[in-house]
Amino acid sequence: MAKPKLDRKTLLKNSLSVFKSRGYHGTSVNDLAAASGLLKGSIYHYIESKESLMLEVLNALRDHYVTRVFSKCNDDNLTPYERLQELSIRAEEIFTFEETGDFFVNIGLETINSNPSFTRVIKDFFKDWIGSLSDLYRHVLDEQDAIVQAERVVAELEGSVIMMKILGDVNYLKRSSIRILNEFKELENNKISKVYND
Amino acid sequence: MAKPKLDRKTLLKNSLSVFKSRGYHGTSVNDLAAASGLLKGSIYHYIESKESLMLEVLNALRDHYVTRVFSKCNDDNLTPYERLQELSIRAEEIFTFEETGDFFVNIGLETINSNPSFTRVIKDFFKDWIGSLSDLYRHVLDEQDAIVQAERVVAELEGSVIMMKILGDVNYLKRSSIRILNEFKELENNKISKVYND
DNA sequence: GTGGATCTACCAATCGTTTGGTAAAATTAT
DNA sequence: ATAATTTTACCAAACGATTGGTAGATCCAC
Repeated sequence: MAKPKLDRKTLLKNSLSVFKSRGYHGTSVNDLAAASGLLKGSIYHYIESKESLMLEVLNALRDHYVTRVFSKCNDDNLTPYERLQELSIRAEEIFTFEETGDFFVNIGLETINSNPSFTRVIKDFFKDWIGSLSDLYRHVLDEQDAIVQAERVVAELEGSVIMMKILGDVNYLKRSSIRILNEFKELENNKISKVYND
Repeated sequence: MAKPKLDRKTLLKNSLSVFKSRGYHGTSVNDLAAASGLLKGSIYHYIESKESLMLEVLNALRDHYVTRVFSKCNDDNLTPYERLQELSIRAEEIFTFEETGDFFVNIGLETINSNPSFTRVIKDFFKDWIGSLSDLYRHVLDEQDAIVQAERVVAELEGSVIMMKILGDVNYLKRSSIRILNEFKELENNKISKVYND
């Protein structure tokens, strides 16, 4: 008989999908097991606890973003603007199709007062994101301003995604992306004109 | 004998405080009762269900914002800029001290797939907010742009509050407020110069 | 037949909710 | 004013359902 063994990656993917739509407290171990075609008791063959599973999901997702998305910020084959463009395209996919971009915010807000171990990973995720972005903005701003700008951009994107989700309007994110890209171009031009004036 | 009757307003206030720190699914009826000095069963003397209580809390909070905060947008005793300033001051109090500003987002995200009745109130709250703000921006922008701008401002503020909460950095909101106020001033100046150029 | 994978059956705890009952307060009748 | 009655406010206990988690039996591939 066919034995489609359940590998870790699939387990985490299935679990993410459930956590995403039901939140942490709203998800039962039964739900998690069913998502991987198991009965409740069986999933404990793979995991130690519901909490440790969520932690692993969060860490895997963070790792995915760092290596697959944020790393674009340091791709030397592209100009800074092109990197931001790449990031923007990936972000739109992530937020609108995969819908994992707001996962950190959802879980972060839901468990901030009850589960500090989650909060730690989530904090690090946002620090990664802001760090990568501020590297980019260093090309057009000084260090301090670059950080502030990166923080602002992350806040605006997250805010847009949330409003998009709650109000059901898909245009929020698109408009934010365009604005952020235009702003970067403007900063680039300002810098060039400043150089010429010096 | 003393009889400190529990009035509705106090009940809702106590319940809000619990829901705020534990979320909807994370809050038990026991928690809610205890917050008002009752045992679990006794709270059903006042409420029909946990769900109806949350709904009442959401509606009361929305009403509070509409009448006490958003109404500033139409205060004819103030200039448009002063109204935005008033709003900004109130918003900062609300988000940093009362911490009720992100309540709608928290509950909205947590229950969007499980409780449409909550989502309806939360949607209306944001529509109220955006509506009031776009009235203000109508002074310096045409109708369509005013709405887009209002949506953007709400998204940016919400994003800032969330980042503030997760990263524990209180400067986010302050910087956003300043930026939004400056931007309004700029829009005002642009409009004036445009009038002069016509 | 050995070992991993999965099921069934179960645990104690907690969930939201209902119940039966009680003491005090408010209302009504005298 | 007082007694009888009803209403209010609450408690302790228990409801059935569900929670996260465990243990032993069973299945299946090698």
